[in-house]
Amino acid sequence: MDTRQERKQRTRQALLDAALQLLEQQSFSSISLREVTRTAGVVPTAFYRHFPSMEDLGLALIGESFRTLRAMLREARAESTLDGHAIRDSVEILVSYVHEHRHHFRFVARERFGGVASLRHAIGAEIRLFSSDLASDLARVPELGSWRGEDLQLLSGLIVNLMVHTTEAILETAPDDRAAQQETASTARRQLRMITLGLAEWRGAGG
Amino acid sequence: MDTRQERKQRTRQALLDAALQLLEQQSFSSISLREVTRTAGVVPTAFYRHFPSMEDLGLALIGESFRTLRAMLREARAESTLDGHAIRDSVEILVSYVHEHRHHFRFVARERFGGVASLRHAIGAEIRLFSSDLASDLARVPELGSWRGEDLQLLSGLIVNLMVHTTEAILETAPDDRAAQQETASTARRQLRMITLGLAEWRGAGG
DNA sequence: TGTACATCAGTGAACGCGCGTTCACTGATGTAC
DNA sequence: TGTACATCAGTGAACGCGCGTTCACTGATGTAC
Repeated sequence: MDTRQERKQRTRQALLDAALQLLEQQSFSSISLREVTRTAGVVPTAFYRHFPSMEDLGLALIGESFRTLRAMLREARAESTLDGHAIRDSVEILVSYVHEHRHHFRFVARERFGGVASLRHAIGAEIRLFSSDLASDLARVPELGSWRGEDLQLLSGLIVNLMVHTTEAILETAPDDRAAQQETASTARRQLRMITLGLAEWRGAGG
Repeated sequence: MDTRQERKQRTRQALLDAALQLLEQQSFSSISLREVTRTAGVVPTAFYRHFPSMEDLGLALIGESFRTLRAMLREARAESTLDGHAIRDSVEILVSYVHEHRHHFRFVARERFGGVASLRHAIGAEIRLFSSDLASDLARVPELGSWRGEDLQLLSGLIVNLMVHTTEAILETAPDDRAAQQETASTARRQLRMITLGLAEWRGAGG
């Protein structure tokens, strides 16, 4: 037995999923409302029972995507030291999340600097939050205990930056090309190590 | 006195400039051939005298944009040591190029992971070339003289990555907000310093 | 220099198509008694 | 449990619009003699 509400929720989700599927190949600004409803299996006008416009659907997708990203950060948090193992584990968690939630990651990567201002700004705000969350996690790493908040922000910015770049590299690589995927992960690990190597030398801001 | 060829060249450039102007607000896949010709001040069908399709115009824009980027690298090459001054100078060159060639930089940033596969791939190839060029420049820095090519590639990857991110940050900031622009440049300098601090410790690949 | 012809950048009308949005509707689900 | 009415998710026809592309054209520039 389905309530009316449950059915409605299911159609709403079908619209979101249809859009994510279409976004695999195109950017948000070039998919049409009609394409989305066609893919979801409803008539175009049904769209308006769920979202006032495509832009609102896009914002809902951003919400969904960052729920995925926060789940990833929560999982990574379990390993919060910056020794060699934590690097290996963190990169592994990133790689597995990108593979399992390919659509969400691709959408965010593509629209982060894409053609729709409201999505760009919403994603920028979420990434800043994400980076701040990471900075507070870093504050709990013994080696970084004495760092100023400002410097932790710089470091988490670098790490998020590398994370985004690695995500994009994973998405550009054919999913069945195991060797290339390994290579991407290995590059990410070594670059992360390059960044963390100098941290002991860091003595604050400068100019 | 204009030759026919010169006039044609000027119309072609008007089409490229019109597209770049429209790309300030939208992504490539959502601007139309008719918008471009309207902005350039010619009739839609005139487009085909210059490009077989919008996609070809896009590829021409990538060529134009990377000519700008290579000019920037050439200018930065004059200062090729990794001491504090080189960092300050390099960031300054980047900032001034992004301001002077805002349209080119925005186009590349937006389409790097945008919705048009051929543009994405062309930009990816150009960025890899760019990164390799930077790696050979780095090889001439005394402190890095003994590094393996592979490691130089990792480092130049990190630097290009930071450069791209900084470019995007500059473009997201209102051009007349001097304080915010300074802040962006300062963040870039400090992050670059963070990366370069550990280099003396680096002892090759690992996993 | 003058003439006759070729080239070709840009024009303007026309086409069929997919789009977003409106509107009145249908019929299953939910609610009040 | 049964009946009468309200709600509302999804339907289907219709609209005006901008799109990419075709085609035959115009008239200025270029070339051959």
